[in-house]
Amino acid sequence: MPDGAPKKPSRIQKRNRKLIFDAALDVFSRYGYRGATLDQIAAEAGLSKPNILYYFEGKEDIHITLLSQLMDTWLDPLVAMNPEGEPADEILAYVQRKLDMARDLPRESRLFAGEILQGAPRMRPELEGHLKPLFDEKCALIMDWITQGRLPPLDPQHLIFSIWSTTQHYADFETQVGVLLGVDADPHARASEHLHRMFSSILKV
Amino acid sequence: MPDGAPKKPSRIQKRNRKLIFDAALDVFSRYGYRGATLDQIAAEAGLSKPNILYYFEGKEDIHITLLSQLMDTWLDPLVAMNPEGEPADEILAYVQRKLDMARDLPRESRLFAGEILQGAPRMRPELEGHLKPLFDEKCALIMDWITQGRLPPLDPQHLIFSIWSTTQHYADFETQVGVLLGVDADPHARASEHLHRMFSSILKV
DNA sequence: ATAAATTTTTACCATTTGGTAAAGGCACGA
DNA sequence: TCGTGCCTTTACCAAATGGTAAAAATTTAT
Repeated sequence: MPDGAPKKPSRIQKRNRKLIFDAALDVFSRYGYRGATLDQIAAEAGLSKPNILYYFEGKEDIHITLLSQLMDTWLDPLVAMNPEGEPADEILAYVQRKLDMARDLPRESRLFAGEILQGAPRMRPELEGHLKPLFDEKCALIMDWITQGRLPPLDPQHLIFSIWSTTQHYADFETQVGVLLGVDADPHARASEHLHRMFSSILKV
Repeated sequence: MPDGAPKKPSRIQKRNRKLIFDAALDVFSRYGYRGATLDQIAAEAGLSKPNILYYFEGKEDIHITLLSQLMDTWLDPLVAMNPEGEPADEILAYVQRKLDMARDLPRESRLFAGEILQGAPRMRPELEGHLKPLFDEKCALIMDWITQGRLPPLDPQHLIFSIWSTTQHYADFETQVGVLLGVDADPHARASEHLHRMFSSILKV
């Protein structure tokens, strides 16, 4: 049998790896890489610690694998920005998708935020390899739209940064938003309105 | 002598507490609360670990005290928003001050970001007590300006969130910005331009 | 100068934590 | 049903880490 043969995972393996991923997402996003413990992850997953280590090589392996797995999902909304569509509509739709994502996947958002905040010690290759090419591609697309006169002159790179930061803010800084608006209030609708208004206004000539 | 008498600190105490704060800011902002160790802080400060614990009750004490100390500096730019000024100018000047702050005090920005990201387990009282009243006051001010017809109708709360998120992004996600723009490139000038254009456009009727 | 107070060091300790060895339990194909 | 390989548990361990006791050194006030 060839060396790199991955051997299809058994049903138990699939189930347990999923349990571990779920638990790890929970714990890592709440306490950060260093703040999370294997015991916590094991407890959350309903498995013993040595059993966790039967499925992964160690704490770092779980973290890196988790980040890689989620990367695609995370970038989906940007991938979906359609070169064939109407520029302003495409960008506004992207804003909305990102905002929805912050609401629906706050743990993922905080997981990435924590990793970047500390200098991406485990995710930098992923950033270079996956994020950067996509970013460059979409910046070029926006630049094209500008050149064609279909968007006002603006800075594609910093526009994207603004979209990321404003939308992810609602996940990453949820605690602060909660304190300032009241924990009960669901900010999503008003945030959506505000961001739509704001990004509409720079996208119009 | 009365119980709470604070006894003016000696010159050695002042020097060493400052050394410790500087070191702690460095280490906490880089590795997060849990990821930072007293040994690291001690090494960075050039003191021994037990000596650190002579000046502070423990790790948590350093962290909390540090956060409280920096809170005022952190809120200064918002405090400086002047009710007597021209609304749009005041808000745009606030954006600029926040952006400058992200450039000049990135460690402070990341320190706060890390704390909020993990649910503000040690800073919540500070948020309720200091941030919230100021936030409410400035939201009311912006609301007044809108009522007076000096600003277009917009959501003061989410406007402020957008200002915070877009500016702090350059400190908190510096690593990502570095990967995407190139580590050499100083994004400050273009960020300033972009944000000025963006916030100008929603502040005009 | 000298006693009192403050500051610093040395030598520890208990707990937590990531990780391992190896035996035991279990499922599944022959 | 029996044995082979996959899965799980038990019992550990070494290093890291927050913290302490108490002696030694240094500064300060008289």
